[in-house]
Amino acid sequence: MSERRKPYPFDRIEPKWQTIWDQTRAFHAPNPGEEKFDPAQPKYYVLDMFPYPSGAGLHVGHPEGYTATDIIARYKRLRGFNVLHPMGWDAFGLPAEQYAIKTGQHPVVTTRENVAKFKTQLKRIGFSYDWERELNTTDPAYFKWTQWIFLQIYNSWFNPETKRTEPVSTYRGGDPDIVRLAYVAEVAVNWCPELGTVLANEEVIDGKSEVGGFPVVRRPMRQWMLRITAFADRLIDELEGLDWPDSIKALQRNWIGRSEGAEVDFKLGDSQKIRVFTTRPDTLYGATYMVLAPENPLVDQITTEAQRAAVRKYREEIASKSDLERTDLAKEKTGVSTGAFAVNPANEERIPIWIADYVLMGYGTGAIMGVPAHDARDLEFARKFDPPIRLVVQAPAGHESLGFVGHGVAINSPLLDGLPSIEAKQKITAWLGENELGARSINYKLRDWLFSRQRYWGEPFPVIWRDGKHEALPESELPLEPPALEDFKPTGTGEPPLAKAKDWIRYSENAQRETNTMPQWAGSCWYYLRFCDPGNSTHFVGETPERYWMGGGKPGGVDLYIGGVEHAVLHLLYARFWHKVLFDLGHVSKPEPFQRLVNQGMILGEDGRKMSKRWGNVIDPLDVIEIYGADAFRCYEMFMGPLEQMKPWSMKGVEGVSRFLARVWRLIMEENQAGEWILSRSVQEAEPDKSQRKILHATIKKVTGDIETLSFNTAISQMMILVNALTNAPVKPVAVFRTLLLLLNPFAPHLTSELWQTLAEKFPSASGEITAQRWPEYDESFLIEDEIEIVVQVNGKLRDKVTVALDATDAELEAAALANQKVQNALAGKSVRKVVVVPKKLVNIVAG
RNA sequence: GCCGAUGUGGCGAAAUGGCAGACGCAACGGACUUAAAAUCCGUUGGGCUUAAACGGCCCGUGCCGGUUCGAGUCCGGCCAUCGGCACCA
Repeated sequence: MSERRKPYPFDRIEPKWQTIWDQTRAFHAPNPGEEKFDPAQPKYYVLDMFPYPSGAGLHVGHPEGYTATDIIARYKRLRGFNVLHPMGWDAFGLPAEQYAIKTGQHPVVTTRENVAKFKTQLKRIGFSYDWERELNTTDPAYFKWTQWIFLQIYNSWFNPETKRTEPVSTYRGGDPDIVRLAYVAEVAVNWCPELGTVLANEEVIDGKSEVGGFPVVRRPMRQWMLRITAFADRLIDELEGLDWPDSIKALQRNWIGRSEGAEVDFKLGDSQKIRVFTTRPDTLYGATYMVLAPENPLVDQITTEAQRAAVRKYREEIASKSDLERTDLAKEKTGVSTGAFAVNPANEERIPIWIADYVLMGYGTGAIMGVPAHDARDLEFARKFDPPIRLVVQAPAGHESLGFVGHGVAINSPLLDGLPSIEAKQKITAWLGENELGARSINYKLRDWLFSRQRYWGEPFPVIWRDGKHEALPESELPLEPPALEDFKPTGTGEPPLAKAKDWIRYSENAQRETNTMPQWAGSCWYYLRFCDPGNSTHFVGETPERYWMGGGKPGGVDLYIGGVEHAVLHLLYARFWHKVLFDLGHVSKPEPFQRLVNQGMILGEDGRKMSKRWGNVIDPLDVIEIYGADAFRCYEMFMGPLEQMKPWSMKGVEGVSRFLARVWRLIMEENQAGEWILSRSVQEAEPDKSQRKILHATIKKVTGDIETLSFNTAISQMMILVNALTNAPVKPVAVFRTLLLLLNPFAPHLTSELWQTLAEKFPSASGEITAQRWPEYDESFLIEDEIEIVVQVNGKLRDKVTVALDATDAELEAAALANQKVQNALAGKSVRKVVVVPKKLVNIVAG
C-alpha cells in the first residue's frame, strides 16, 4: 500500500496506549480482599459470548458485540464501578478436530495458534479486557471443573416434591441410577455417519448436521443424557425476572413447548388400555379412531393376525427413512390398520386402532385419539382412510365447524353440550378423574439433553464402568485428561476414538473408562462463573468472588451479556439448566446466570449478503484498522445503526467516522512548520460561552442516556453535532474539550487518552490519566433558554413557528399564534372552533 | 401453518402521540490551491407556482381503515421481507 497520509497519527498513538494499558494493568479487576480492591464501589459484570477460535480469525461481525460491551465496561469504570470484563476461548469442538484429521496437526497445536491470532486481533482493537482472567475450555485446569460439575449433576436427582435438585443420597426409592440427572439410556439418536458421531437435536437442522451439513439418521445407541426436562417449568417460569428481549424469551418458551391437556385411557379388552395425551379433552366424543406411533411397543401386542404382515411392512418402511424423509413426505398421510379396536370412554363406542407415522413415539404417550372434525392432521388422515367424522365443537358464527380447531361450544357430547370449550375441558377432565379414566397432564417438546459425543477433542467423562455399571471417578482423580492419541479419526462403527487408547481405557483389573466425550456446550455452560475466580485450584469458583461478581438484587448474576441470536436456545438454555443445578446444590448464589441479555445483529458484506468466503465479501478488522485506525473501526461499528439490527458494512461509512475523529484531533492539535502536531493555540483556559455550554450539557445528557440504552449510534451523532458546533470557535475552552474527551473515551479510547495527556501537559488544571477520571454530569439549568420556539398548526398542519418567552402563559401563546400572518391566511373564511395549547411545544388551531 | 422481528430519501439511519428525514454516506456547488488531494462553507424527499430570486402551495414514513385537535408512533385488517419452530396431538 502506498504511503497514505494519515488524517491523524493513530498508527503511533494506538499501539502506545495499548502498551501503557498492558504495563499498568489498567483494566485488571481485583477480587474482594485483593490488593487495590475497593469495596465501596458497586460491581458491574459485563460479558461477551466467548468465541470459538477458528483458523480464519475474526471478521468484523465478531467485534460488534465486543465493542458494545467494551464501551459499557469503560463507561461503567468512569462511573465508579468495579467492572468485570473478561475474555476467553471456547476451544473444544469439531472444527479443530476435523482440521486435525485433514492435516494431521494436533488440535492442541491448532488451538494454540488460533487463540494467538484471535488475541492479537482483539488487542489491536483496544478492548479493555482483564486479560489476567483469560481462560480456555481445553486447559486441564479449566476442564477439571467442567468434569467436577458433571459429577455434581451425576450425583444429583430432581425431587419432584421440592422441585429442586438434591443429592442422590436423599432419594428413597431404591436404585438411584434411575433418577440421576446424568443417566445412560438406549435412545434413538441423531447419528451422523459422515462426522462419525451422534448429535443433539439442536445440532440437527432439516435432517442435516449443523456442522458440515451431512445427512443424519436415527439409530438406537446407548448414550449419556442429562435430565433437563425436569427443569422445564422452571426454565419457562424463571424467564420472567430476566431483562431479555421478549423474542428470545418466546424462542425459549417455544423450544420447551409446554402444553397443558389430559391423558385419557382407552380400553382395549378387559385389562389392556392405551393412554393418549390430548390438549383437547373436550373433543373426546369426536374421537372416532386411534393412532399409535409405528414404533410404539404396544403395536406388537394388539395387531391382529390378519394385519400382521401389513403392519410389519409399514413399520419397516418407516424405520428405513431418515427424519428428513419422514417429515418431507408429510404432505400425504400414510398409515395401516392394526385390526384392533379400543373403546372411547366417553360414549363406549368401539373405534379402530391404526398406526401412522404422523404420530411420534417421542412425544406424549406415542398414541393419539383421532378427532377428524377438529384437528387438521386427523381430518387429512380421515379424508384418506374414511373413519367417521363427528362434529363436537360448534364454531362461532362465520366459521365452518368442520375442521374448526379453535374454541367454540360443545355439541353432540352428552356430558358437555352447550359448554364453551374451556369449561368443557375442565368438566370432562374432572369426569375422567372421577371415573379413573384419565387426568390432567402436561407435556413438553423439550427432550432430555443428549450429552455424549463420539469425538476426541472434548472433555472425557469422569466415569468408569465396572460389571456393566457406571461409577463416578473420585474427585481426586480430576482432571481426567484425554489420552495422547496419534490417530483420532472416527472409528466409523460408532465407537468413540478414545476406544483406541487401550492403556488409557484400562482403569483397573475389572474397570474401564468411559470413552465418550462431552459436547462443546459443556465448557460454555459455566465459563462466566470461572471468570469470577479463574485461578482457583481448590474450587470451581470461590464463594466470595462468586457472591461479589454474580451478586446484586436481581435473579441473574451477569449484569449484561451480549452475543449472537444463534445461541438463543442452545447455549442459553443449557447454561441456565446447569446454573439451576449448581444453585439448588448451594454452589452459586443466584438462580439465573444472565440478568440482561442483548443480541447484536449480523453485519452483512458491502453487497448486502452474509459475509462468507464464498462471496469474497469478508472484511478483516485488521485491514480496516491499518487504514483508519482502531478508534475509527470501533466508532463505525457502533455508528452503523442499532446494535440489535442486521446491517451491511460500508467502507465509506468508516471513512466518514474517521473524518469525525480527525476533526476532534484537529480541534485540539495543529501542524507546525515542521509538519509536527502541536497543541492548538486557540485551546485556552477560558469560560465557554452560553451556546457552547448549552450544547455541551445537552451532549452529556444525550450520550449518557444513550449509552445506558445501548443506543451508541445516536450517542455518536450527538458528539458529531457538538464537534461541528465547536469547529470554528475562535477560542476553545479546555474544560469543554475535557468533557468531550471523557464522553468519547469509551468509543475512541486511544485518541482521547492521547489528547487528554496533551492537554494535561499544557494545562495542569486536571491530573491523572483519562481512565482515572469521573464521568461528567450535566446541569439541567444550562439547557433552559429564555425564549423558546413554538410550533403553530392549523388543523394539525404546520403553518409557522413563533418565538415566545419561556414562561408565556397559554393565553399568551394562543394570542401569539392567532396574531401570526400565516395563521391568519390559513384561517381566511373559517371560524375558530377550538385551540389546543401544549405548553412549551405548540399551538394547534382547529377551524372549519 | 404457528411464533417473533422489520418495512421512513439515492444509501446507513433519526424522531417521550406534537416541526418527518437529526447525524453520517453519496451527489452537486463554492472557498483555498498553478492543479489535485486534504480541509472548510453551502445545497440536496417528491411535485406545483414564479422570467428568476424571495416567497407561496400540495403530496410524502409498505397498503386499507379507525382513534385523536394532531399518527412514522396507538388500535383493527391486509401485503412484503427476514429469523425461529414445524405432523408436538
